Amino acid sequence: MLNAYQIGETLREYSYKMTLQRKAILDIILQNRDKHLSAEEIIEKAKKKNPRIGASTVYRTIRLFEKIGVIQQVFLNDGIMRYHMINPDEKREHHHLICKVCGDVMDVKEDIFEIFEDQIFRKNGFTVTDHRVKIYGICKKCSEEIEYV
Amino acid sequence: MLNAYQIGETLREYSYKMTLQRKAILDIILQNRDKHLSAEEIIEKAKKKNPRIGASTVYRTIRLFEKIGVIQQVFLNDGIMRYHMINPDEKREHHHLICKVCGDVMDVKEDIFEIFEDQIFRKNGFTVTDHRVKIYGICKKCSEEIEYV
DNA sequence: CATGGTATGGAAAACGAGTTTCATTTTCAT
DNA sequence: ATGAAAATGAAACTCGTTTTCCATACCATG
Ligand SMILES: [Mn+2]
Ligand SMILES: [Mn+2]
Ligand SMILES: [Zn+2]
Ligand SMILES: [Zn+2]
Repeated sequence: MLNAYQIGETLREYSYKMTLQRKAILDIILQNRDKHLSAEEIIEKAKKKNPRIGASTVYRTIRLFEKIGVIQQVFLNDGIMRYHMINPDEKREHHHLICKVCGDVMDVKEDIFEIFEDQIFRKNGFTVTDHRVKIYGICKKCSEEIEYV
Repeated sequence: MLNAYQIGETLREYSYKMTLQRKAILDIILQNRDKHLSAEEIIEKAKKKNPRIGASTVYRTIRLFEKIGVIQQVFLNDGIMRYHMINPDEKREHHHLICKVCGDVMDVKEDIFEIFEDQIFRKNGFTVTDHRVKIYGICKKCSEEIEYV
């Protein structure tokens, strides 16, 4: 997974400047590697670090980090675009477990669905290059709390 | 799969009226069972049948048909909400093959991913209730055309 | 140091899909 | 036919996101 230094290098390669605002947003993204933040959530956290940061700068920086491959959009179908860091080590998209109780979103690192790709090809003549899975249900924590009640 | 008569009955059950506008929109949906139309595409086709139909009526009717279980949202991650008819015979959501060349969207009727649900539970303690799969690649027709060239 | 050109950032305006409002029209049970 | 309730279309409004505009910061030169 990329660290702050490597991302700074990437910016420099593209001859973008590492401004205070970009640094603040980058820190927020790094400190929330396991989360799937929305632009609004990033703006809120950024304003805490530096109240003089503008929403447009945050949106622009999100676009910029997308372009240089630091973050990626995740569609969780709640009408809001969310983002997670890209791990250059992952060859394939990872998938998501979405808790219907607390709304928490977890990553599924192992690709347990890969073996089905040639089954899809045999049945449909469709050559699979990629797939995304969203799995809905109840997370461990929430099912323990339900048991408890 | 529901037919026009059954949907008319359902409307009556809920004491909604079958107006000319609703009939026009229903016909469009029935004539495009295998497609995944957006609101805008429905508006365009509806205006061809009756130029005096308003966009807000189409949006309202889409909401209505969702509520009475005629259609359902499909998220194809193109930022636009799309809809497909609900087949009351399917117990589970079906999945989608999305061609990266022509953009065509096909249904995968068989649920080949079901057997993985308890594997997810064992690994993550996450109780799966539902899952959606989007499979990207190249459809049969497009790969034949590519071969040909 | 100036000088000028380019990149950046913030405020505000614009955008676009979708929703709501409201005055008017249509429907349908009586 | 009548009137209450439901439905309609145009326009206004949301709300997340993008673009525009302009002042300021940065940076390589003379
Ligand atoms: Mn993720
Ligand atoms: Mn479908
Ligand atoms: Zn939970
Ligand atoms: Zn194709």
